[in-house]
Formats: sequence, C-alpha cells, structure tokens
Amino acid sequence: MAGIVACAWGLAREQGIAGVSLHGLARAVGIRQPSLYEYFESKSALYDAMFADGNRQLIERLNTVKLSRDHRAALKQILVAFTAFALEDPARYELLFQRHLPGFIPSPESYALAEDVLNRIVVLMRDAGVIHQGDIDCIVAITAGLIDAQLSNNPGGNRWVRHLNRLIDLLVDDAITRSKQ
Amino acid sequence: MAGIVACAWGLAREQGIAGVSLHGLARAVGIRQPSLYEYFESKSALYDAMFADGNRQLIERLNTVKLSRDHRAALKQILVAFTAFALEDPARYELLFQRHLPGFIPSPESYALAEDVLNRIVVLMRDAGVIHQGDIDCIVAITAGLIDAQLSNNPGGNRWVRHLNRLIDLLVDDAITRSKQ
DNA sequence: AGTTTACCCTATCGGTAATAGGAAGTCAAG
DNA sequence: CTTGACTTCCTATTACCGATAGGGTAAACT
Repeated sequence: MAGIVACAWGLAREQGIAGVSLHGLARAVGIRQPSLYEYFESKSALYDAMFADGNRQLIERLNTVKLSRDHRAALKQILVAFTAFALEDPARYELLFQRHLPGFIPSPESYALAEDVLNRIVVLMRDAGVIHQGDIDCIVAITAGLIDAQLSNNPGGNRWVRHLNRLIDLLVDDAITRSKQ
Repeated sequence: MAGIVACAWGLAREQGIAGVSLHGLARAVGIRQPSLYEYFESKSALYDAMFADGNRQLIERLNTVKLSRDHRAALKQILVAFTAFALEDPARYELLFQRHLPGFIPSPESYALAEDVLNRIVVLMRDAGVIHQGDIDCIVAITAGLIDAQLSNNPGGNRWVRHLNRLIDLLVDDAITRSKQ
C-alpha cells in the first residue's frame, strides 16, 4: 500500500503526475492492473492517497524548519522552505497545489492536511503583523505565482523565486502600514 | 475549420479544456471522428489552432482598451483588461496560460502570438518606469498568481483579483525607487 | 475524358480506467 | 480438522480515447 504509493511517486517524477497509468504502476509494482483495485477503489483514490502522502511530507518538512524568534524572519523561513519543497519535485507540486487532474477532488480527510499546512503559514503571517485576510491572500497568491512561473518557464533555476524574500518584506511592510492607519 | 474551432471552444467551456474529445467534437460538428483529421493532423494541432485563436481574441481585446496618457494608469488598464479576459473563460485561460495539457506545446507561429501579448504589456511597464527584468518578472508572476488563485478557489468572485491595482502600485513604486538609487 | 483534390465514411489498432468472475492462499471459529 | 470468510491475485471483457488504413463520392481543374 505505502509501497505502491511510493512507486507511483517514482513514476510521477519521471513522467509527470498525469503520466501515471494504472497499467504502468501495476507493472512497476509487479502485479496486473486489476489487482490495484484491491488497494484503491479508483484512480482518483490513488491520487487521493498520494495527495495525503505529499501533504504529510510537507508537514514533516516544515516541522524541521528552525524558526527564528523574529516573526518576520520566521515567516520568510517557512515560505522559503515551502518554495524549496515545491521546486524539488514538480510532479508533487502539481498534484498538491495545481488543478491539473480533470475530475480529481481530494477527499475531506486529505484536504484537511492541506488546510493544516496553510493554517501554519497563516499563523506566522499573523505573528508578523499581517492580520487582514486580504493581505494574507496576497502573500499566498504571490508565493504561488512565483513558484508557478519558476516551474513553467525555468524549472531548476531561480529567476522568479529569488525575489521571494524581497516581495515578502514589501507586502508585510505595506500590510502593517495600512493596518495601523 | 473556423467553425470546428468555435465548436471546440463551446465544448471546452462546458467540460474544461481537457474534456474536449475528438469523438465528442465530431459529434457536435455533425461528422465522424476520423473526418476531423482532414482539418487537424492530430489532437495537438487542434489545441494549437485554439491556442492561436485564443491569443488573437486576447490581442483584439487589448486593442479595444483606451489607454490613458498616464503611463501608470495605462499599465493598470491593460492588466485589468487581461485579468478580465482570463476570468471570463477559465477553459481559455487554461489553454493559453497554464500547462494543463500533457504533451501540448504550441507551434512557433502560435507561440509568437503569445509573445506579442507579453511584449505589449512589457512596453507599458517600461513606460511606467519598470525597467529591470526582475521587476517585470515580479509583476507578471503576481498578476498570474492572483488570477490562478481566483480561478482555483473562487471562480466568478473577486476575492483575489480585487487587489491587483494596489499591488501594481506597490511593485511599480518599489521598482522605481530601487532603480533610482 | 481523365485526374486531382476535398471531404466523408467504416473498420481497426493499441492504449486507458473499470468491472465481472474465478482461483489460490490465510486464518480463525466451530 | 474442517469449514467459511477474507485477502490477494489472476484472465477476460467493456467502453472510451486518439490515431491509422483504406475506400467511396463529387466537384474542379487540365
């Protein structure tokens, strides 16, 4: 079960998340395609297991980040770690954060893991003085925008994501200024 | 030919761009699936024709925008028009600006249309005082980030895109400040 | 008249996810 | 020890997908 999911990640890394076929996955695991239905009731269920697994990997990764006392620095650290996690496996980022799979909707249990991740980041934003939902939305959208542009146009490089820290400063400063007045 | 592409856009609007099948398209047009190969040598070629068509629609739309004398205002106007174009047809935005179709790569001729669009916007950025490539990249990525977040989480609403004008001001001001010193 | 060209067809191929139905093994209760 | 439930795997098949082979028809050109 866990081995099958790990095998599926391997195929996804080679051929993209949409390139994972049940025949190919079964072949890689050493069984026939219908036997996979003993473990997943549909291909969507396989994606769902991978979605949950990927979010657990991300939670574990964020847990290893040593956060500074300084709230602004801590926010940057968590977003930099998030960005590194996204860039190191495009197929995983595709499944977790983009809507590339027609018909795939995470189950509520799996989606709850994704909300956990978001909530942890939102807490750090609040600590750093970003309190309005609109400002939180902007920082989230900008981080995702940089990652998307990086993966789409220059995977492996840093032309876009190198601006992350500067833009966080810019937006956090602006959010604090506007929430004071 | 143009009628088939228009018909394909109709199906894409109903079922998403990945939901367009050659069987379904042929049925909608009133012919059999193999007959489509008289017009497109592959499904990718159909996507390519739609990609070119969509970019022509966008160019036409941007041409109708009455640009202010003020360069900053003109930049905002073009990006607001771009955003409105993106939001009014998610399937079209998906094909033109996201990488959702495994294996689809626009032909050079079609891609040139997309570069035309980007170049027009870049010119307005330069006029507004944004001259460094890094700053241009940031504004492009932020616009796309807001649109993606809007379409993914709240299609039809404005929770994310309503921040567009404010963020443009913020980034353009910052770009000008940094390029002066 | 003969040929080319445009457009359409049926039939088929190999790939996909999914289902039906059966065979073999394990394990626990009677 | 045996019976029955459960697990895990299989072959065979279905429906749909993009793509190809090969043939038919009618208009247009030479």
